[in-house]
Amino acid sequence: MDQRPRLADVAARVGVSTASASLVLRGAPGPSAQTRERVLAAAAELGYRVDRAASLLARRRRHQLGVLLDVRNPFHAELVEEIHVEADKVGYEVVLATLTRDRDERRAVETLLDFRCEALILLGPDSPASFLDTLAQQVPCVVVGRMVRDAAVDVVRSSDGVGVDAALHHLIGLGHTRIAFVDGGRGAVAVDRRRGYRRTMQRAGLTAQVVGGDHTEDGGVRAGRLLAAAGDRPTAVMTSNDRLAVGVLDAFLRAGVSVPGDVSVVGYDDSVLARLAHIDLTSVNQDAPAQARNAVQAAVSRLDAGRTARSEMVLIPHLVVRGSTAAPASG
Amino acid sequence: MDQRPRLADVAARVGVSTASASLVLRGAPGPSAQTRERVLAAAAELGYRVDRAASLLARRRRHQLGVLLDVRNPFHAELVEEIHVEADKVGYEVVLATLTRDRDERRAVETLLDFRCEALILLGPDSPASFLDTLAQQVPCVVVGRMVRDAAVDVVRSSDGVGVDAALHHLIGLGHTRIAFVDGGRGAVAVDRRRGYRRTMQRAGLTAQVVGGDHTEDGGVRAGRLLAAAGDRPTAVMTSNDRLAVGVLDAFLRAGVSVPGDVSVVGYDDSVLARLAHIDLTSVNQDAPAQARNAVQAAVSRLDAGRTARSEMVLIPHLVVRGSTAAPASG
DNA sequence: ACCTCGCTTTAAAGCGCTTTAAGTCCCCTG
DNA sequence: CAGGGGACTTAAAGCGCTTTAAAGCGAGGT
Repeated sequence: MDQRPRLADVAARVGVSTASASLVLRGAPGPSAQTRERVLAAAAELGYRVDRAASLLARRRRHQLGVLLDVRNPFHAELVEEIHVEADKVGYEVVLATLTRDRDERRAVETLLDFRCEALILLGPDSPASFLDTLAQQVPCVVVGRMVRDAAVDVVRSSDGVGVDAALHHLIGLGHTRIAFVDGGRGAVAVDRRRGYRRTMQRAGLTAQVVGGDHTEDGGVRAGRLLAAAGDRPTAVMTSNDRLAVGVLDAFLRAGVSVPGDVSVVGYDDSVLARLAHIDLTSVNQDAPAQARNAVQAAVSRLDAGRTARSEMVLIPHLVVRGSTAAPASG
Repeated sequence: MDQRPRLADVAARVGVSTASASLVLRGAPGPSAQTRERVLAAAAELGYRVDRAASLLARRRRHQLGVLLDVRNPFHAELVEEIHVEADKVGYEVVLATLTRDRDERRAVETLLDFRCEALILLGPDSPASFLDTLAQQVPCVVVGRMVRDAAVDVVRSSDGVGVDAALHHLIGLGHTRIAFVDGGRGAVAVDRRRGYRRTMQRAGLTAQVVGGDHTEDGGVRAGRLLAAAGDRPTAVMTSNDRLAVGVLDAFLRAGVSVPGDVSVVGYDDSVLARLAHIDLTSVNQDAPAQARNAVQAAVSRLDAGRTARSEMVLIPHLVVRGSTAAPASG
């Protein structure tokens, strides 16, 4: 297995300098059409590919965006996909770093910094604001999907208040008045959604009923059992996320509570789960593609347009109505 | 935002050469305890971190393993996690490249090659053997989870035949004789499992009954409906993967078929799904950690131990018995 | 014939780090 | 006290590419 060809090999084969070859291969202006053609041909023949490490080193700018994600999170998967696409468009590469059992956020971020990423996009980070703030001193950071106060990071998220509100108004519009909420626990996101639920219910003059939960299927199953057995069962249930909703649906099914016949159920996230035919869950869509695009834009506007002011972008989510909601049984 | 400190800055602050500083920072032998201490202190003060691109370039060896994955696949997530851990142990870094809407396997692999990864680990690649073979000429490749004939790649996978066999013998041991199989479609993996089912059934002197499917929940739901409505319903169902099993369970639940009371169900993969309390599915575990470790070992043994012979490692899966299987109702 | 002016091409200087061969010291032998 | 070692340290040569300043080179102008 001989060494991979170097730029010098391509240049030598054509009989030009490496400078010219480099120019051609990057599509930079300068070289004549003839030179261009011959260099390209030689590169193709040799199967030449530029060495990324060397290229990055020589370039003043790195044109790399670091993305911190949890590879086990399906929502992150969607985001990564769009980030890739968008970064491509604006001429940036993407470097991925995932959390693992013994690589926490700090460590993963360090990997990204070692690659000298010019900016970081952090998907739903759990780190405290203080850490994010310190990090932001070193490199532009964009936090996606989480509210962050008191840190110099840019934020792209969607408004949980609006999302919950839309879902509740859908239910209220169908005629529901006894609408329970299955909670998502202590995380920043869960708190926001619960607060939104309480506010909308109060404004609508309805009584709030919050059932404990934790953003997992099992939490939903527990809440579902509780609700199914309750004396004056609510006619509709809104959950803090889709996984909870799936658990609730499962518990209802086993308890013989029909959905949406006896009870309507609404989820949050419009995840792949919600779209499955046999789940067919009405849910709030956060528009992952838009969040991803905006995150990349935020990073790039700092890097290329010299923006320095902090930016917070709050997207408006929308409700996707499916088969798990209907008007309450009359009487 | 001033430039990040360079090795030269650290060295200058201590008053030693960059050579010494470099040695210290990599823990290489040579520098005295005193030098070591002072360099480390200076590096800490300056918040110095080595530039990966520069380091890679200067090093003869890159010590990087490229991993091709699909970020949407939960099984890949598990593998990536373990690969990271194992690579760490043997002194390799991991570079991730994921498939996205418009980045196919070929393109993702090119990214990895641009990073000059010394070896590639491909998680369940769909590319034809010819492509894998060509690729393997350029760089050591390890394919995980898929059988590959006629390509110079190393393979790490688990034996589907043994897995299916174990699951069926568990059912037969419980007293089942009418055991249906929900198929996974045309992929290499699905074919293997179906074949295993047919063989074991035949050897056991039982009649095979294969229901079409496609490795998705929806496929499982369709198969489940069919089975629930069948005249002489089987007393047990084995599925080609967990997602199918989940669909089957759902359909059974809706049709009033109790599991494991009326029918036992077995899945394949022992995914996170199977472990959920309300699903509690008996399933075949493929030991992802072991596959990951072996994949890394295979790569490293080529790189560091000079192995050149092709290697194929077939792991023995084991059955995890949970609540979805029981003896058939007597009579 | 001499200049100036574009268009191309290129020599050479890095990018930030690793590595190797060549020192430098200092202490110990003989 | 010369010579030999051992323990450290460092100058310098890259790694493979980008980039910049300057050199070439015809063509057109005077």
